[in-house]
Amino acid sequence: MSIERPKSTHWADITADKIVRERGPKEHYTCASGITPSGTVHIGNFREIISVELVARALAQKGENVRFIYSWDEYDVFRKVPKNMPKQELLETYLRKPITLVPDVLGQEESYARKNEKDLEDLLPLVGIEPEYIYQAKRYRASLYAQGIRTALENRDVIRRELDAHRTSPLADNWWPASVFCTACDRDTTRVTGWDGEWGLSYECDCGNKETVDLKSTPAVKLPWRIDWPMRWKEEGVDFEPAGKDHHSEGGSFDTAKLTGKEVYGHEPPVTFQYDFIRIKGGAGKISSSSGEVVSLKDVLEVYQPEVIRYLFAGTRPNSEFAISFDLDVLKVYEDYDKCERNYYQKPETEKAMKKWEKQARIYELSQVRDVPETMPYQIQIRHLCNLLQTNSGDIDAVIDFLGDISEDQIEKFRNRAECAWFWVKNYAPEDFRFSLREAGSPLPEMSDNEQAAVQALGKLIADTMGTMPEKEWGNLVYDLMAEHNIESGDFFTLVYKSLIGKEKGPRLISFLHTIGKEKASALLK
RNA sequence: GGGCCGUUAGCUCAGCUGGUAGAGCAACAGACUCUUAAUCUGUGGGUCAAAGGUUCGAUCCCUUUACGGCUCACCA
Repeated sequence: MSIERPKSTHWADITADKIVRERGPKEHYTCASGITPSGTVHIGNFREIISVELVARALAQKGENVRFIYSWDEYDVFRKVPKNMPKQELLETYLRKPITLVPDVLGQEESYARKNEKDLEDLLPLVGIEPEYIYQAKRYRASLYAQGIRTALENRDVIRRELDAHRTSPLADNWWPASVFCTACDRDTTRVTGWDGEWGLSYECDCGNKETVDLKSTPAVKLPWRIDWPMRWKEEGVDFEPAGKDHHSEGGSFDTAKLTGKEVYGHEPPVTFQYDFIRIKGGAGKISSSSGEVVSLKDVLEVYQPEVIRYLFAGTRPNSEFAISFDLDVLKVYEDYDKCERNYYQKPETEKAMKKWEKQARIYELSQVRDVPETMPYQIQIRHLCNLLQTNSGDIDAVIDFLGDISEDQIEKFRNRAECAWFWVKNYAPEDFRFSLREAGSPLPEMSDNEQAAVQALGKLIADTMGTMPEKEWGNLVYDLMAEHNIESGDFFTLVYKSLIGKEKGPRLISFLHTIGKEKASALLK
């Protein structure tokens, strides 16, 4: 008989349970996420998206209906030109306008905002994330939020009190809970000058423009963030939305939005949690924050398989900080993932082991882009793979042929891993780690006659016997050979490495020779 | 000033809806005629920051303290 699987204590499941408990039974639960595409969407922003996806998935797996929405807040002001963007001077001329009206400096998309959005939207399905996108600029500009804005205006004093509770200096007497993008110059350099108590809002702009707009038809009016947020909670019926630590302080935006949501919009604040920032480790040069470069999901996908990326996020509690590494830790991350994977396919037999198994198993399940594979994917030690790739100059098909035992349904993932490994070797691996086989025909290192004889003898030994016996046993023959030629092992290894890869050191020789393969290895040692 | 988070083996951390602590690396010992942070086996190592409280029982819950980090009080 099998041991029963204990109830999951994974944070995504705990949160899902909490949502059902606090929001009560519902036909469906709305999980929301969103950011302002004011620049390249970086991997820190990604934490929010994937956190919501994991909770949404946990809810769905409990049998609930889930609506997973993702808001692009591209009606926010373009406040600052990010350092990593081209055409800085051109972009500067669009400051204070909504980012949806800033052009894409690369000329690919309809706007700067759209370009940033699309860069992410195109990649999210690869990591199993497919939310329903909501484009806030479109909604605002179509006056879909007219009533929400009017409600804010009607509750001007309530909102003022809520906000003032945490401000150092109170809001000015002429403050209004709305901001306006001037219809003449598109900038938010405006002041609201009056409201007619219904749909008419008057403003004046630094550019000299003065007018009264109709909330029901104008694209110009927007709610400030702290009011915009609860208004949209109500609008979408949001049940769950996490936020970064910057929002989750007392007096922070979640705090005031909670109040406004309740008192002004009549919406109970959603279940939430705070997620921490993520750091970047390694990545010589390319990813230094001082250069203004940011690490995006694209950069991470070049080095990590989608399920490994998910593993990083699913395996870490949202409220703790962690680093995404591009240095040697990449290898460790892959090894950890593989271990988690092996664990999954090896069901435990005791209750105690089951408890431990469950924890890892749940992480494994949530790490999968889609369903858990029925049979365990092909496992290959990442270091070994790196070496194989290097001996084959990155030719993945050659590696697949060499291994020979990858089944048809395993090949796609293997290929992806190989691409990541090769990219990592080329771009991030330390110099010591890298090598390429010496070109056949290029000169051998200088050596004495005896040394040369020894190296050639090794070449012959490889051609004759390598692969016909266990690696270890065959290794002994190599040591015998050194003894015969009276050469110190250290010296001999150096010579062989020089002959093979033109370096003094390399991967452990015996297995390395097997990795290179009989033919190539013997050819290089002639 | 307020809030949040952290403080667990030398290091990096896991373990937390309570049942007298785990991993990896490092160290040490043994094996291996060998080398990338990359062989195998084994061993040692922690008053779970401190003090109180709740409990049959606390690393885990509550209170206080110390130290560290982040964040809000401008905008989003």
